[in-house]
Amino acid sequence: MEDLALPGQFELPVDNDSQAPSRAERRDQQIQRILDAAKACFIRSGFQGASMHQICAEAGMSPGALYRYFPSKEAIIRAIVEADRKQDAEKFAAMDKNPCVVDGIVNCAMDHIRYTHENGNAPIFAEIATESLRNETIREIGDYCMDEVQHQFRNYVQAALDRGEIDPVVELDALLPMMMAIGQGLAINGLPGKGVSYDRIEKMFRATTAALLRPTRKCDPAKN
Amino acid sequence: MEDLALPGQFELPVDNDSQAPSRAERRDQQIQRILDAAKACFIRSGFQGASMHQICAEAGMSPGALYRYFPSKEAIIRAIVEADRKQDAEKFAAMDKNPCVVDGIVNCAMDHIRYTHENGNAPIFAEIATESLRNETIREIGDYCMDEVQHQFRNYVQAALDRGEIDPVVELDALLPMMMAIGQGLAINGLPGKGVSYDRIEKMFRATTAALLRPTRKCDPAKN
DNA sequence: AAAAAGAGAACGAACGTTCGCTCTTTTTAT
DNA sequence: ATAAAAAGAGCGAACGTTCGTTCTCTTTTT
Repeated sequence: MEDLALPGQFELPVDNDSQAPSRAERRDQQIQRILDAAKACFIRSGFQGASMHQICAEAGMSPGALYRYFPSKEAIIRAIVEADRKQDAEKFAAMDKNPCVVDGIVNCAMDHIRYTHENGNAPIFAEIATESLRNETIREIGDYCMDEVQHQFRNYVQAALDRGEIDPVVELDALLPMMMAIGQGLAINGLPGKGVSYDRIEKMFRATTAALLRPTRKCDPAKN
Repeated sequence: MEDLALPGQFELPVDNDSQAPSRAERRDQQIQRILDAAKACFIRSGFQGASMHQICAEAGMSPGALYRYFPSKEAIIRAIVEADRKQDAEKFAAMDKNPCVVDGIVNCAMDHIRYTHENGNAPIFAEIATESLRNETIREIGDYCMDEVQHQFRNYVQAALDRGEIDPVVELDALLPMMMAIGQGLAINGLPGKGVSYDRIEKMFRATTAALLRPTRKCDPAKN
């Protein structure tokens, strides 16, 4: 008879350097635990396919306990989508540190591709994109955060355009959605999983980006 | 009391030019009717979200009747995926009629994008891509048909390469998955729905394709 | 002692599927 | 040609299961 769950508070690993976690701290930990469990289930079975009982089991928690933290399945999905998109947005925040647009975009995108692939995040990404097409609530959250990324992109590209560094094939209003779409295709498809190496992906992505932005001069002769 | 369904055979619209449809013909019609209904439901709610009762209602058919044609929901999904992918494959069959690789690819892709958008097919496309990441049966069907498209692509591009018409940035083993991924991103994202006109999409897609394939000479001065 | 956290049985609804039945069409026997 | 039999098509109630969620009760923390 192994590991039968007893009532009462679940025992979390003890952090020796600090005292017992406060009420609020513990709450945050539990919320995170639920979100991690839910994410794992959603990756395995999708938003609709994963059941609350499965999420409870994965989190090592009873339904009664879980429902003290989230009022519904929808709320969990919303939280996951929001967290995931926020994380994406942060990934692209460092972009405009790079003085060369093409490099800035390529480096950030490659970081994102690497991260997504190594963490098995592609299914969640795909799930959000698909669910956005039919669930308005999800679409709103997704779009809100996606717009954030697109705005960062836009400002960054617009600045380069103002500086005369690039001569894009079309106006930015058409160009940015195109680049987002390409990025989405790459994220979902998981090229690294199909045996395409990162430096091949980078090479192609750089060529693609350059073709769309058409840089008018080299930024840094040291780079390629 | 309107239109209450009576037992027995459902009345289909009569084709005046011919006699009553044979047993087999009628069966095919009913199967098609179910597939159409299922597709509509799947677009609305996804594979997992759509219920058999909904599909029955959409098809104007009772569960008992429907189950004479398909043994399970999975079987319907399989049939839909197969039909959709087959249709995609056919769309790209005309590609190699075009002597200029870039034109051939761009034209076919644009036809496909137009078709997908105008028929509201993007959600099904996205659903298949997402479901492929976790459902092995779906993945097998999807990959099988996707490989067909990729093979057509590969032969077409390889021929151009042999003729010395292009000088791709990377080997075809890396290039083709990249192009498929880009295509998938475009199909799912539905750029036309975001206000990007077809000729802007074509311009960008042409630039992208050219950047990856790097044609060594113009095919036809009349075009471009 | 009060409040918060958790367990786990239980709820009604909805799921995919099956069943028994009626009606229609086709095949077979006369 | 006609009647009987068989097979096919369809309906809709009902099946057992699982779903998301709630409820009651116990244990732990404040």
